[in-house]
Amino acid sequence: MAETRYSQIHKILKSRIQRGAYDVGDFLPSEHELCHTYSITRTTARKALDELLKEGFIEKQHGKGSMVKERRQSLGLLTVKGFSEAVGENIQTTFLQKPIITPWPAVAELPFPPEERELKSDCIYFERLRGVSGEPVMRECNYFSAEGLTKLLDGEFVEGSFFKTLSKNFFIEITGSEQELRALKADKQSSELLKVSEGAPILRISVKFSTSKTGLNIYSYLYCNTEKYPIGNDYKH
Amino acid sequence: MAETRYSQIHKILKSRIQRGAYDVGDFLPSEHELCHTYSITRTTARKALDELLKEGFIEKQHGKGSMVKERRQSLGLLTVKGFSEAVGENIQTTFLQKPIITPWPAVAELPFPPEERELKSDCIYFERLRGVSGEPVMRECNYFSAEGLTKLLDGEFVEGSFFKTLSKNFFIEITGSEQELRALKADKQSSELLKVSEGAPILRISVKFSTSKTGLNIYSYLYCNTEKYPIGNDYKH
DNA sequence: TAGTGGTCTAGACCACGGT
DNA sequence: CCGTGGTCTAGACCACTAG
Repeated sequence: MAETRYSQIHKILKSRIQRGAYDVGDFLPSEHELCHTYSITRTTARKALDELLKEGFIEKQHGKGSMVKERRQSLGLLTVKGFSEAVGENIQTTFLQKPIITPWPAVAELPFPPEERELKSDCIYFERLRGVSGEPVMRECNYFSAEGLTKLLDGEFVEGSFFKTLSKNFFIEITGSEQELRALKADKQSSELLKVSEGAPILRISVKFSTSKTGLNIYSYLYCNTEKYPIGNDYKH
Repeated sequence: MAETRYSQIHKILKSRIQRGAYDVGDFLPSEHELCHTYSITRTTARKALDELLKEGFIEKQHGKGSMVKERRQSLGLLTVKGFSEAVGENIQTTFLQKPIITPWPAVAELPFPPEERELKSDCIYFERLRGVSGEPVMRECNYFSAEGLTKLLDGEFVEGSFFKTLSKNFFIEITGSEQELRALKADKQSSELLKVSEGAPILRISVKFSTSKTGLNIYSYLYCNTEKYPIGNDYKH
């Protein structure tokens, strides 16, 4: 089962982008250039680029070229409105718990049941509080298997982003997500952290992110105060 | 600005599917067949089919052909868990308000501000209550411009589905959606309908569906009791 | 005007599914 | 075995962007 030519080219270009060989805004080699570099035809080159396009690594511009763009972080994901708009402006993220190794919590305490394979390693846990304009709006609890990821315990996150860190330092991409939404009454802990009264309605998003690394899923609870900042999501065909 | 050949073929096939010329499970003409029917090459035929694939009208099977499949109803949309699994089993849908023509409500009462053009016609409104196993779980309020859609006031919905009705009777497809989530305390009306205590946390999903008909968007509020049935959403790369 | 991506032709060979 | 979709070649012309 030979790998197809276009997926070889696709992998080459993708890993270059991930390694930072191109900055955001840079242009990839033109289609014609790819053709003669790799001795392929434009059909094949375009197919490879199409894959990158679908994955959100590039953006094509007629007459100009294929531009590397900011990797979309949320794949059909829900994001706090204002987090995207006000990016880098009024957003604060603070660690309530820096990444630590712990035994896995009971399955009932997790957003989704982990797979057996994941339970063989210990669990890495971290917790963050995200705020807009000084007001806390989201508490985020993350669980995942420590296998091969213990380096995460030391360093800082790339640009403050967990997903960017996975991509740039470990070459792991998010490949999908499964979510579950519930409206809950705030318990004591969440009400204190999100500064709402106990019993106030909050939104809990349970997420299971699947990744390109087999045996690695990220399990997260997101507790959101949606009073001022609702959670938003766009979908275009 | 001539239309591309592949998008012509794409339109032809799409309208045939929508008109019901093929049943779900039927196969479209093979790629080679399309080639000689329309005097095109396989590149062009495949491009047309690729569009149908992206839109979810067909499913390709290596060695067999392109099969017409059940049109996916929710585009990146959130659906009640159990609505998909238990489809046709324990689901009940009842009209609280059959489609009627009304003046547009105040903008503040709508999920998203309508466009000016839409306000020129009256508004069609309908409201449904959806339940699982006899328990109400979701109240759904829908608003949209009546322009060209007054026939909706008479007939039944195709298979009980509003979107299927739009597609089969009006050839209108949903092309995207914008959503906003909030956790709210149930007001009197919703608490009675969803059979929860007043003040209980409920999830409100505000949606704006864009469609293939210019000047038509569907605005909806979904009030969900997530106690037993959370709202779920999968996303695969 | 030169270079880019978008569309399209006219073939070819392969892998898969069913007879 | 034959017909299907998946991949790929080697070209061509067009529309868009920018110097």
